[in-house]
Amino acid sequence: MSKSTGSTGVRDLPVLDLADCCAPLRREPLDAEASATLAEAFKALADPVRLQLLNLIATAETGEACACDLVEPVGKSQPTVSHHLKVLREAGLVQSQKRGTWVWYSVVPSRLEDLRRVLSR
Amino acid sequence: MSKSTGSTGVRDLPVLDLADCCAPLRREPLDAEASATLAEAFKALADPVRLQLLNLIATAETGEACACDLVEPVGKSQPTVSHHLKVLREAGLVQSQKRGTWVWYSVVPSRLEDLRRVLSR
DNA sequence: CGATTACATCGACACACGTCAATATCTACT
DNA sequence: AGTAGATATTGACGTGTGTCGATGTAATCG
Repeated sequence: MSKSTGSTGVRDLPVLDLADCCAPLRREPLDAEASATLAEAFKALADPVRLQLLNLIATAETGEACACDLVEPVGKSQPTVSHHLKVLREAGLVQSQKRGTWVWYSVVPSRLEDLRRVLSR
Repeated sequence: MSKSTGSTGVRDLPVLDLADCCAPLRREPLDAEASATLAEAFKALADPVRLQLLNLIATAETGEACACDLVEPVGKSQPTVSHHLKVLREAGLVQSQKRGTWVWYSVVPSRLEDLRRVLSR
């Protein structure tokens, strides 16, 4: 089961791959399987609403953002925002933690670094 | 006209944006328009075949690859490969140059750097 | 000129994806 | 318990996208 809810209550990433697929694109050959895995990660970034959400979460002063504060800024319905947050979470780009009534989202920096490394020389 | 064919015969990028939208995601706020532009760029990377093509072109010893050598490795039909190369080109990630019978593709490093910077801290 | 090869474009199809209204689930509070 | 608020899930709908066969276009060669 990927979305573990441990003692901390943090729902985290499926942890599919880390440095597995992620050699720099311009360095080493990329087989079909690795390219599929990588494409999944970039798909999560390939939507304007998700980029806005990621931006809102990442620029939050405390490092995390309440889901309740993410609906209005992006101008989409609550289910749509919830859907996009799920995509970001399953891509390992963000983490979510339920505290009481609210769910707090924070970015997973290592994941962004992985993708950054893929694009490096 | 975006795809200029100048004296060099190089078909290059639509040049939509460069450092326009591209402040680090975790630094500055991202408006709707910028997020749409950025999403377009990531969409080009969000496909396994395109990642393989980009990889094949980038890892070519001379820095450029003939389209004729890209069909067999990815295991797709010639029209499909041609389509994906077009997407990469219109995203500004690769350049193409027709020399005689063949078309040669090369990566546009600055474009990858732009995306890399967006993901930086 | 006619034939051949390389690449792009077109048309069609199946499937994936973004979106929302309605509903379910869970928590807090009275 | 009952109500209210926050979030997730479901179901449906329209649009976008990857794929291929067929065809078009351009360049080379005999």
